[in-house]
Amino acid sequence: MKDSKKEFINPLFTVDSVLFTVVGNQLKVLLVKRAIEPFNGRWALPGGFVDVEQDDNTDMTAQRKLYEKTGITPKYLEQLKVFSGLNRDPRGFSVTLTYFALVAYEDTEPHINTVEEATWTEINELRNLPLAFDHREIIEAAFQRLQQKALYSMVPVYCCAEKFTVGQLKSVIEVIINKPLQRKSLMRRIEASGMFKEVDQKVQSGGRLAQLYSLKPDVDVVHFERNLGA
Amino acid sequence: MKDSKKEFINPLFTVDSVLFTVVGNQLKVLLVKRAIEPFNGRWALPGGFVDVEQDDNTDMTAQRKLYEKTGITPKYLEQLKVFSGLNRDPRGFSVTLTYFALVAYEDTEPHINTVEEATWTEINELRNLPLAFDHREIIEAAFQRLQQKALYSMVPVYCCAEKFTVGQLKSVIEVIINKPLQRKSLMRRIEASGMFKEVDQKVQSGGRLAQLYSLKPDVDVVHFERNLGA
DNA sequence: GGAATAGTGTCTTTAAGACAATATTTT
DNA sequence: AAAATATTGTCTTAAAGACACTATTCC
Repeated sequence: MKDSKKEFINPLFTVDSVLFTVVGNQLKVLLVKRAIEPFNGRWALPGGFVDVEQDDNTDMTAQRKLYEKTGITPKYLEQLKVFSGLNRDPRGFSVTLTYFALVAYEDTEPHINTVEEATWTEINELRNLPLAFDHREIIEAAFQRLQQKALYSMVPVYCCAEKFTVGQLKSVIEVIINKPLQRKSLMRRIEASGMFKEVDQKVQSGGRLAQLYSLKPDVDVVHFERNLGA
Repeated sequence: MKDSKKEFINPLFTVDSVLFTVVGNQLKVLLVKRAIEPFNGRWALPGGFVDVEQDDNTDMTAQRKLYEKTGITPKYLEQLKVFSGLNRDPRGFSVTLTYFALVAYEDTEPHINTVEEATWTEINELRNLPLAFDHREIIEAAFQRLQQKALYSMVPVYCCAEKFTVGQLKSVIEVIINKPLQRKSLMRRIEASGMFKEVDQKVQSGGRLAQLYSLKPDVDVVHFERNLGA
């Protein structure tokens, strides 16, 4: 074990998050403008270094960075993937742990779009924007994960408001997977998942009043055994 | 952005792998004996620090460490999850990127079990063994991932030899998911996946000769839209 | 009443489960 | 022939898709 003596260069380690939300019929990703080199002035994912004083673990780093840069506390957060290599950062070998997060647009409105350093970007507009590092690739990976999860789980509900209708959730899922969904299939899953309760309240929608639903407290996301829309 | 000036302690970053194989009707995990503090002498997952000189990325770190410690090059390797925190390593805040790997027992036999520092341990025997760090928890997460993947993909084939029969693959999957599997269902998936070709050769098995299959070159693992045995 | 959206009923479709029937090999 | 394992045939089942039908609201 000769290398147990060797002094290794500990690679640069950062945490970055891909925060999605759905607004109308658009899927949006949160970007912040970098204020330091490298890639000063470019759009990038919100993230940064772990602060051992404040963060119990990397999940907290992700949440803290999102909050510091945008005032947002996401409804849903999970690890995506580590990106690493010699060429992704000009300063040398680097490692980024990326997270994939969801939030309801209603929970963010006051903060974003008044700040010049943070903005919601529609997923298809990313093609034209030059991004820092390999952040385009990271967003692509997060998007694919989101699309997959939307087929076999209820995660998209975390892009909905506290109380939501079946129609609203249906619309959110359709924006994410980019194809139409059978309302009936969704209702069956809402029922089968057991994750939701009917709120004693209905809301107007242009036609018949719609039943409102909300998440039961402390439920885990249910995974189904089949994919939708396959 | 006051913290852009602050000097952060870059956390300890390591890479560890959970390498599985199937032998007979047992699922086994590869452990190595630690030769340094902390946890000197305890069983642990094979892993270590990134060597920026040698490793293009963390995947290569995982592979290199597995090879150095056991002579094994796994057939399948994918990122599992990052474990991080203040309390998992007595030296302070640490981050471990873990991988989940599969290999056919046939591809390893010469190396392991002659070396005193590496051993295959049956998954259920882990309960009694004291492991280093939070490695028990890591193995548990890897095991759950493996079980899930066995239900909707063909990954277990990477625990089979180069050429394998339906019966052999069936047995491997049954060991992993720990319940019986319909042979018919597996044959349908072998056909539907398009990942395999029939080898022009049959092999004896106690009864009728069994058709051998092998992976087509450069195929990706196919994911099905339903789970097995649910 | 008409338009619009919500929700239900029910038939079809798809892929897995169950298991019987057939095939091929060794002893 | 009997035992053992491989392979195929085919009926059943579970959950999604399709879509017509009913319900409720606003205008």
